[in-house]
Amino acid sequence: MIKISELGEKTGLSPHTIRFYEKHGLIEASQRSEAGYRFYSEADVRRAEFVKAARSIGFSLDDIAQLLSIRLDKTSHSCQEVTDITRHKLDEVNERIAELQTMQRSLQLLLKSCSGGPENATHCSIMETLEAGSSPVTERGDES
Amino acid sequence: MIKISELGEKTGLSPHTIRFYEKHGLIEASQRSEAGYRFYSEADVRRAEFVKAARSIGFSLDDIAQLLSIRLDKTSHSCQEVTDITRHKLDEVNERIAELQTMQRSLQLLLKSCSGGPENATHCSIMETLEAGSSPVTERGDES
DNA sequence: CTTGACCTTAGAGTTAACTCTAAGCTTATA
DNA sequence: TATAAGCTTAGAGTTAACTCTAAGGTCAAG
Repeated sequence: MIKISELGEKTGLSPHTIRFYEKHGLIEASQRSEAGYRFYSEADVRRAEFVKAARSIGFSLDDIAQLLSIRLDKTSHSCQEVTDITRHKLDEVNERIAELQTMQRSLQLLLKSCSGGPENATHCSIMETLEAGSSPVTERGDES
Repeated sequence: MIKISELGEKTGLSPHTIRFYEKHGLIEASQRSEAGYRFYSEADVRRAEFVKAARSIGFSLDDIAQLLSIRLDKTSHSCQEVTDITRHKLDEVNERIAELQTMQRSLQLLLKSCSGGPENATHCSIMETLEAGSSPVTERGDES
């Protein structure tokens, strides 16, 4: 049985974060000392490591709560439930990447159009594009 | 001179958002009626459109505040200041894309490894990977 | 027995960009 | 003149995942 700071060292989570996860139902200490100190078993450590691994892949705490409930009783959950959660997360990630790539293209076009030199900004083409009220990417070309 | 809802229609911003931007110094009504109603001039509209354009490219409100102060006196700011802001934003976007692509690869690997079928999750390879406490991407291969 | 490191709790603060609410005033229309 | 639509303000709520604070209890070492 180890204390919260040791669990923190093993998992790379801070004691604060561990307590925060506990409040959200992700991690629990299987024992408490008389004084109320949390004590974690090997199984608790594995659960915490699971949470950490899922978190660092990008799953939300809600996703992880679902994965943990599957983990607790694998025989009554299907592989498909797990892939559904994973695929849903991948969809979110793909969508966000697409948004960011639109920004990326806009920003690259802005930079390409502008000298970036020390002359004053009176004729700065970035400013001009923004003044025109149009994004450099969505300006034109939305129709095939 | 137009009222806030009309400015909203012209720019695609809600009146709420326009007031919010005002509180943050981005937009101002050049006049108020006796009753305190905001009235916007053509120049105000152009400024609001500038904000909207910058926002939809992905600039933060802080970035936009900087761009607006350049816009107000272009002769005392250089092109380079504008490109610096833009490049900095592009760096952020690139960094975020890279993070998301790492998640994307992890999630794709998880999905590839798993049947996703209706059988129970006892031997689900996604669960196994997470149990192992390692991300499928950073597992190995960080050293050339 | 004191010092210092560590633990406890409840609850507040952080970040960004909105978004909404409440309570009341104004204005245009029927 | 009544009604509805729209405007005002200050301020609270939303989201996610922490992160920190305050005030105090515990424990091992010297």
